[in-house]
Amino acid sequence: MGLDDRKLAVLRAIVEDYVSTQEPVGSKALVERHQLGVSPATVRNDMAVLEEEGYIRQPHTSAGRVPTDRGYRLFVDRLSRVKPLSPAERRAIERFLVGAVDLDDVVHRTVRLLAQLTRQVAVVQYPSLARSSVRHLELVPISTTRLMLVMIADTGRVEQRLVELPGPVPADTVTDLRRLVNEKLAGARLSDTPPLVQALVEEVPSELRPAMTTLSTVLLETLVERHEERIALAGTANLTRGGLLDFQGSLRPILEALEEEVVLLKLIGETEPSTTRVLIGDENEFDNLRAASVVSTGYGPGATIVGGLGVLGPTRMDYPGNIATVRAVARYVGELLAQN
Amino acid sequence: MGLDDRKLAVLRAIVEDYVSTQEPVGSKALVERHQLGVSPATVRNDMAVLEEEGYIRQPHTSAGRVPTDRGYRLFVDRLSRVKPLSPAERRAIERFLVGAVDLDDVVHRTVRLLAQLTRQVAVVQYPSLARSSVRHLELVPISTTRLMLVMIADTGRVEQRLVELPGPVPADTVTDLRRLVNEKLAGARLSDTPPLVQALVEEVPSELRPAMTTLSTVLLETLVERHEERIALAGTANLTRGGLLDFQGSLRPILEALEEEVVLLKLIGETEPSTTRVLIGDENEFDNLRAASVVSTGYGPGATIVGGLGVLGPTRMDYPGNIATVRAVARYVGELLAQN
DNA sequence: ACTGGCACTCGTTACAGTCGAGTGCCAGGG
DNA sequence: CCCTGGCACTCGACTGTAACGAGTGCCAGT
Repeated sequence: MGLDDRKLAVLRAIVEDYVSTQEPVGSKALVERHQLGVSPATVRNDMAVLEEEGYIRQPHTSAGRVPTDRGYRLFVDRLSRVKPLSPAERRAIERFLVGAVDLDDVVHRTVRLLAQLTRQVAVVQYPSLARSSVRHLELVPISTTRLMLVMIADTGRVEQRLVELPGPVPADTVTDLRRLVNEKLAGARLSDTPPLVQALVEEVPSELRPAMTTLSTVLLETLVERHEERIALAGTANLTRGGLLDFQGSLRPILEALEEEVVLLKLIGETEPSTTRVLIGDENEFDNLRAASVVSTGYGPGATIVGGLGVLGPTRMDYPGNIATVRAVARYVGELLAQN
Repeated sequence: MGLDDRKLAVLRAIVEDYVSTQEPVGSKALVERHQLGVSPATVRNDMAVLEEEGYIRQPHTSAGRVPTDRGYRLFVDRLSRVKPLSPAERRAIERFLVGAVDLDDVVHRTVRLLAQLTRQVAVVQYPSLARSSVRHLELVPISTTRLMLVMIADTGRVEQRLVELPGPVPADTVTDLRRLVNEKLAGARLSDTPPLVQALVEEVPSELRPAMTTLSTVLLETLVERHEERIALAGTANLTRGGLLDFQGSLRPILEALEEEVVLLKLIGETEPSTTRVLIGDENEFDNLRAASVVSTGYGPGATIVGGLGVLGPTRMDYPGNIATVRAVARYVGELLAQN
């Protein structure tokens, strides 16, 4: 693939122009708007090569060129520098996030902030329970045969579940149960709890056995199995920017995908290394999202990652800008979490 | 206004045809599809009257007629009977709602169910804190100067807040605080708590005074002031049904409105009498939603109302069907809540 | 009071023609 | 060998015209 510097410069120029104008860009307009130092004819030759290599394409004969997914990929990997944030943006981030009173608040503010700054759809995953530790388990008697189990994680997440006991349980038994589960489970990572819960049932004095057995089922469900992941979403109205040109005229598949938590989690949650991830067009695994790109990264207090956040938009998006914003917001949120 | 029975029948036929075909309906098609017993010419005369009275209109000179908001209003008020649900729908409702393990689960299942059954956007308000009572307040020590306040309401809602204490507080002080706040507040309606919290600060022994003062601030915030209302949303992808004909081609204003909790609350929350409410077109107060209709009702265990739920869609919607579904779902959810 | 008939309106569709942006190719020059 | 100016070509966008037809309003007749 003989892509010399000028051809790369042409590709970069095409991407930048197309992203900002949303219209196929021709050779003449290109030399006018960028200092390429060559004539349109030369640019045309370069374009022909770029097209042959699959980086750009023509919507129809006699129109300008448009980047392909592959072209965006090359642009993101080799042709763009991360834009520094403007002071105004930094200020917006700080202003938005101070004053958050609890985790729910942090997540909601973050997702709105992201949507506003990037003008895309924003997605924020709540701190994953799988990556959290148990801070405290509380048992609140609701009636003699019902308990409310409240689990508080070190990340600030709070989950609750109703426990239907097999028979009436006196108050001091509840106290015993509370003490036992906390002794055993407090401080443990949620992913490590199943054997501990098992041990709990076996070690417990026989008079507590039935209640503890029931409790353990709910504990396992709450700690491990159940909808352990939560997601916040904002900015869906941004999908309608750019008229109906993006997403080839139908928002339907996009909106459908955004309603599936599983999909969103796969998009922003699988961020193993702490680096920013960019999925362009059909690089993601969902047919519904073939026309969309996702920029995501992990966040967490300090170096540990407890969840993911990101934005979703048309493949024709401002990658450098969005990458910068996503990273900056993730860092701020991490700092915020570290304070608690 | 001389609207005799036949004219009303014509209006009903127009609404029904337009809702199902989504195309302006003409006099000839009307007499073919309905047994009106008169000729097209007669129907045309009736139509002219209906148009003069503002119940229908012509998109352009030589097209069929389309109901106006006023026409839908008359249809809903006087020309339609609530459709009984099909057995399949009843089964779907039951199947969907059994197995819900906690309030979050109930709300999520409900909103998805509503979206699926009506094929519209569904909105469910969490049980309003203003209409709930305190079941239990829990204080969990996080560190010597930090507490997690967990409030459990009788409706199943659980709210938590972090409390930053003015100074270190020993464990048994926390126990005292917990006992005091529960003695005073447990069982009280949330709307009645402010004076009780005030009294609490005044009556408390002086050594607990500083901690209790801080705690009371957070209590008031949690119980009364803060984002006390929550909303679940589903089915936004249904907005794209009917191509771009509904909502005159732009989903933007609708999506924007749906992102504002305040807007949604006004739409489905203000359901003072327990009857079903229908807002057609510009009957609602939001410019963004002039092209939309909302069917909503209250729900709650037994006769009390603790929250609202409903659906939002194009003015061209199946009112009788949606009204029936919304009512039925509200009733089932009420029963479910009553069991807890 | 209803109906059949008729002229009229006007949006939709089809078709032809023009325009112009943009291309590919080629021959010539550094 | 690479670049450039020139040129023929393509094809979508736009415009104007014409035919079509669904639907209407009106009127005279029963």
